[in-house]
Amino acid sequence: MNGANENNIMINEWPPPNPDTRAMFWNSLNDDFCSTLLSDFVPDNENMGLSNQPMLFDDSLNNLSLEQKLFGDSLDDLSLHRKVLDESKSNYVGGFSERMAARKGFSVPKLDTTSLRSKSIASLSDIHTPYLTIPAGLSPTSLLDSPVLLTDSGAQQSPTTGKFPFAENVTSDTISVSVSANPTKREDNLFEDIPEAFCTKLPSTSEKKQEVPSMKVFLQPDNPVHPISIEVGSRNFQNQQQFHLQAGSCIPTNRKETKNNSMLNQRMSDSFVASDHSPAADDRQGGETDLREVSAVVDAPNEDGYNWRKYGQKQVKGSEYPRSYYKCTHPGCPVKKKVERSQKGEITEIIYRCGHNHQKPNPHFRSGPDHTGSQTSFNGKPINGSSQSGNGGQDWLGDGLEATSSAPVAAEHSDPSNSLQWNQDGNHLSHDGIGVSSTMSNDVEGDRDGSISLGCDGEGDETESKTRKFDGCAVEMSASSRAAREPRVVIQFTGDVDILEDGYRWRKYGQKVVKGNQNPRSYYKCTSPGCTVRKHIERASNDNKAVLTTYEGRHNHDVPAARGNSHTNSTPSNGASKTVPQPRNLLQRHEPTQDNFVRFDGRTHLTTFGFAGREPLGATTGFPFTMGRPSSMNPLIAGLGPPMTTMKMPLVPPIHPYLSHHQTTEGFMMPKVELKEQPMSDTALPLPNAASIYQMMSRLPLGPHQM
DNA sequence: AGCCTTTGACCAGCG
DNA sequence: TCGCTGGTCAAAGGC
Repeated sequence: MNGANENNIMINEWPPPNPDTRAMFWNSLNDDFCSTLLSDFVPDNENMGLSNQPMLFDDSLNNLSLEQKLFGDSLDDLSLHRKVLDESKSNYVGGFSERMAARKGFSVPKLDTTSLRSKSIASLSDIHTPYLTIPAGLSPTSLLDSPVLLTDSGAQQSPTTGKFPFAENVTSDTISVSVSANPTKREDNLFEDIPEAFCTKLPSTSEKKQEVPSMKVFLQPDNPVHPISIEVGSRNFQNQQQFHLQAGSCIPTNRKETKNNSMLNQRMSDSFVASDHSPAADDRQGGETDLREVSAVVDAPNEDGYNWRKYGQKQVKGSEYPRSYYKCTHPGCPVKKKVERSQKGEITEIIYRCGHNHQKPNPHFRSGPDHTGSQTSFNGKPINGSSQSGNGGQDWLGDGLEATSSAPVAAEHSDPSNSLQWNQDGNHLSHDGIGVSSTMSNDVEGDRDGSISLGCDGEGDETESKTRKFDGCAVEMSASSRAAREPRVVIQFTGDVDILEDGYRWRKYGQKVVKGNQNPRSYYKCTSPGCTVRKHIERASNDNKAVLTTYEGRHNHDVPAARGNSHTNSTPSNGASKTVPQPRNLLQRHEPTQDNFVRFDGRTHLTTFGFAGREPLGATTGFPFTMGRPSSMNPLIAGLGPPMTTMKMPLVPPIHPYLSHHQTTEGFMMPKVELKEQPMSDTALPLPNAASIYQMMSRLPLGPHQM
C-alpha cells in the first residue's frame, strides 16, 4: 500500500456500528484524524480561516447580538457560539465528547482510534494529499451529519459546501454565527437587517415566465482544505458512496499529467467512478487502491449515475473556471448540466436543467467503458432492484409505480433503528457549509395527491432558457463558494401558497415594507420553545395574499399536535382558508399536473435529494412540510434527477449503518438565522402564480438547542 | 465501431 | 444595429 492508500480511512476496520457509531466516527475524526490533518496542513489556527475574516466574524457576532436583543431572543446561543469559537481558536480539535456532553446533556462515547491513527493517519504527514476515502456503504452524509460538524467548535463544515472541517470550518463556523453579513447595516434600524436575511425578491408578474428547472451547486475552490465531490440529483446514493473527502486542494503530485485540466479531470473522474465502485476498488482492504484512484476523488459530472455527453466547453465571463456543457445521453432526455471546474479539477458549480425522463441507467449497462459497473450500489450489488434496463427502463412519468429511491431514503426506511437512535441525541445535524438555494416556478405543479410536477421546457426550449439560468423553475443549490457564501437555510415560496397555515404556531414580531418591494412583509417566529425558525411573509398589498413566504432556520419539533385545529396564531390569515391545512395540503393546492411535466409523487421523500447524502431537504431546511412525512418538495429538486415516484420499501440493500441516519424527524439542528444578503438577493425570479421558490442556503446549525 | 472530448464556429438573447 | 455573452453545433480526433 502506498502512501495514498494509507491515507484512506478504512472504515471497514472500524468497530461495528452501534447507536453511537456515528458520533464516534466523528469523534475520532475530529479528535484524532482532524488533529493530525491540521497539524499537517495548517500551521496554526490562525490560518484556518479565523484570521482571514476577523472583521466578518466580529461583525457577525455583533450583529447577532443586536439581532438577539432586538428580537428578544436569548443570548444563550450567542454565548455558546462565542464559546464554540473560543474553543475553535484555542482547541480546535478534540474535546468533542466533553462539549457534547456539556451542551446536550449526553455523552458521546469516544472511539479508540489508536489503531486508526497508527495505521491510517500516522502516515499522513508523509504526503500532502490526504484523503478520507469512504468505502461503499458509508455515505458522506454520515460525515455531514456528524455531530462534530456541529459541535466541535462548529468547525466542521459540510463537505458539500466545499468546506472541509479541518481548516475552513473555523471561519465558516464563525460566519455561521453571524446574523448579518452586511456590515453597513445600521444598528438603530431594527428591520434593516431583516430583509437582508431573506434574499429573494418577488418578481413582478410580468417577469414571471416558464422556466427550465435547473440545479446549481457551488463549491468553494479556494478553500485550502475542502472536498471536491458533490453530487446533485435525486437518487445519487451511489454517489454518496462515491463521495470522498479531499483534504486540501492538493492533487496528488504524481498523477499523470494530461494534455489539459479538463482531460485530467475527466480521467480522474472516470477512474474514480470506475475504481471506486467496482468490487475490486471497494476492496480497500486489499490495498489495491492506488494513488490514481485516490486522486480520482475529484468529482466528475458523470457520477450522478447518468450518462452524459459533453457537448461544449466555454470560458464564461465572470467565472474564473471554464464551463462544460453536458447532455444526458439518454434518447429524448432533455437534461443538461453545466459544470464548472477549477484548475484543480474541483467542481465549483453544477447547474442541472430539467429532469430526467428516464430512470438511471443500469450501472452495468451504462455506456462507456468508464462507467461499467461504476454505479453499482452497496457492496457492489445492484441498486434497489434497479432492474432498469440499459435503455432507461420504465418511464417514470407514467404511473409512478416504479419505486426507486436513494440511499438516504433507504437508510431511513430500512434501518429505522439507526435513524431513531440517531435522533435520540437530537443531533441530526445539518450539514452546514452547504449552501443550498433552489427556486421553483410554475413548472412546479402539484396534483390532487399532493404530488408535484417539475416542468421542463425540454430541448425545444433550450435556447429559451439561455441566459436565464436562475429563472423560474431553476433549482439552484449554492454552496458557499464564491464570495464565501455562508451556510444557511432559507426556503422560499412564492405564489399564492400561504405558508402561514402550515400548522405551526407563529408569533409575529415585526412588519415592514421592504425597500424595493411594495408589499408589506411580516416577520414571524415559531412559538415553539427553543425553536428559532423564522419566516417572513410578503403579502400583496391589494389582496393580502401571500406572495412570498420565506422560512429560515430549522424545526426542532414537530407540528403542534393540535395543528389541525390550531392556527398560526398571531398571524393573519389571508382569508383564503380558515382551516389550517396539513402541510401536504398546501402543496395540493397547486395546479394539477400538466403534460410535459415531470411528475413527482408527493410521497417521495426529500431525502432523495441527492445532496451529498444529506438528510431530506425539508429536514435540512426546517421546512415544516417534510418533518418526517412525505413531501413533494424533494422532487422539485431531486426532480432534476431520475424518477423518484412512489417508494416501496425496502428498496435497497442494507446499507452501512453510518449511512442510515437520514431521518426526517425531530431533533434536527437548527441553523441560526442569518441576516445576510445572499447571492440570490434581489434576483428577480420570474415566477408565475402558484409557483414556489425554494431557496435554501444552508447555515451552520448553531442553534441554541444544539448546545 | 462506438462513444467520448475538444474546440472553433455559429446562433440567439440582451442591452 | 452592433457587440457582448452564453449556449450549442459539429468536425476532428482520442480512447
